[in-house]
Amino acid sequence: MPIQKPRGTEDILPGQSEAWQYVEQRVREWFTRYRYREIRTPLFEHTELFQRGVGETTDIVEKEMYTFADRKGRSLTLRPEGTAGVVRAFVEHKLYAEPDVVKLYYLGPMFRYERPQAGRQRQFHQIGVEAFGSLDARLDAEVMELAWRIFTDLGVQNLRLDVNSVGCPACRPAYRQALVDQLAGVKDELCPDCQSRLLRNPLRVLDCKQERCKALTQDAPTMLDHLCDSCRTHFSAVREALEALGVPHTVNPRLVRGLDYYTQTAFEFIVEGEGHLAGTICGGGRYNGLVAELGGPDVPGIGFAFGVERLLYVLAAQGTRLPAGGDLDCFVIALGEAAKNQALLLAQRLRAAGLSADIDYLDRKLKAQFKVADRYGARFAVILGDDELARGVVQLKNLATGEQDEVPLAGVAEAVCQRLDRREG
RNA sequence: GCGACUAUGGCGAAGUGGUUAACGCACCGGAUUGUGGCUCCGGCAUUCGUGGGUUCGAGUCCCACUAGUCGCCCCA
Repeated sequence: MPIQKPRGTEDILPGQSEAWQYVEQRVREWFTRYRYREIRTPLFEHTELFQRGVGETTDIVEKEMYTFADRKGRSLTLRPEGTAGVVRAFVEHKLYAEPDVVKLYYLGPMFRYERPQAGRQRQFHQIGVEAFGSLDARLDAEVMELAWRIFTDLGVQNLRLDVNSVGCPACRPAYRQALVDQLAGVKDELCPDCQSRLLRNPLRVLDCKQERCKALTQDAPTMLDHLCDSCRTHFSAVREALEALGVPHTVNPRLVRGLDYYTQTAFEFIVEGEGHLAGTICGGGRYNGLVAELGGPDVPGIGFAFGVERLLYVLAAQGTRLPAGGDLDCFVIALGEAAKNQALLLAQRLRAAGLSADIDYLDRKLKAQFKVADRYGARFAVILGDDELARGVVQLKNLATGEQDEVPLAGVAEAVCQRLDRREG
């Protein structure tokens, strides 16, 4: 048995990689327009960073981290998410030194030790942004608008934006207690999962999909009713700014995010639909205490991250066509030794002129070379046989229209460029 | 981490204990001289995820492992 890829990993093969490149190129363009700049942080960090940054009691830290000891016995962990590393770098390099809002984006692989399923791998890819240094609700709204812009640009259908406020250290504890008190009365009627949630993370009970639990929590208090003044003011300002930006959204008081560091604004982009078509593709929110928690000054932050696999999955399921690549400008068909030598040189010149070109290396017959040209999606076939070689010309055939004419060997690149209405270069 | 199902050539897929493992697609070659399609002909798995067991005999039964899929937990 040959060695196989590790469980939960994926090879992104030609045909698929083009879609990835397309998505990456589009998001980079949008990020740049909003003045986000790329940051590339290590794929592994000290384990402690995630324990402190993501939260000791989160599932990620408790059971999903790829943790290992290096040769000197240091505990390192493959990053399970992007924010902690970015915040660490932000603090370590004192990017807060300038009195500016710092806008950063990242993209790359993340690692979580989980049972693989559709849309869930052990190595997966996230693209995200983090904006540091402002409490302005307009920034919250702009961050969401940016994500909205990207998803609509890429053609995601049936997209919904849910927003909520999860409060802050000033108001959340009291709410949390109120919720626990309320639910204590019906504890025995909740599903087993919710009974354990009640102890670990009571807010999550509100997010249960069980009908019974939904009913029992129907009139449970919501965070929104318990926000302190500053959180309430902030939340309404966020909604106003979203309205002003024309971003459709739904206030979902039951929206809870899994990571500990969120304060105030929390949001999710959800694709509505049946079965696998549905689900959260992007989550984000504000984390005003995280920078300080990780040893930096008291600088607020807000960001989002989305999974590339899930995004591509949704787009594919919705029938959105993304580039699959494989196009070729010219395929040089050569017959005979001398012509094959010349074909190699001709391909070199075509490429130098900015065209993509390939030749046959398998000594195929003329007919077979034509078939190959078709399979490669070549726009032009350049035919070079003994006769052409002797006369210093080639047959240039447009494979889409079938038109064929003779052009001088020296002018092939120019002729192709002209026909493609493309500048030589 | 728990539960269920699945695993045959590059892909899809028959085969449900008995000698040489259907078929379709793709691919390669040919149907007399240098033009892509179609048609026709030919080729293409000493082998059925891996290892072990039962049996006179296993792709077909059993066990383990690995991997995939689905559900749960959680999440991207």
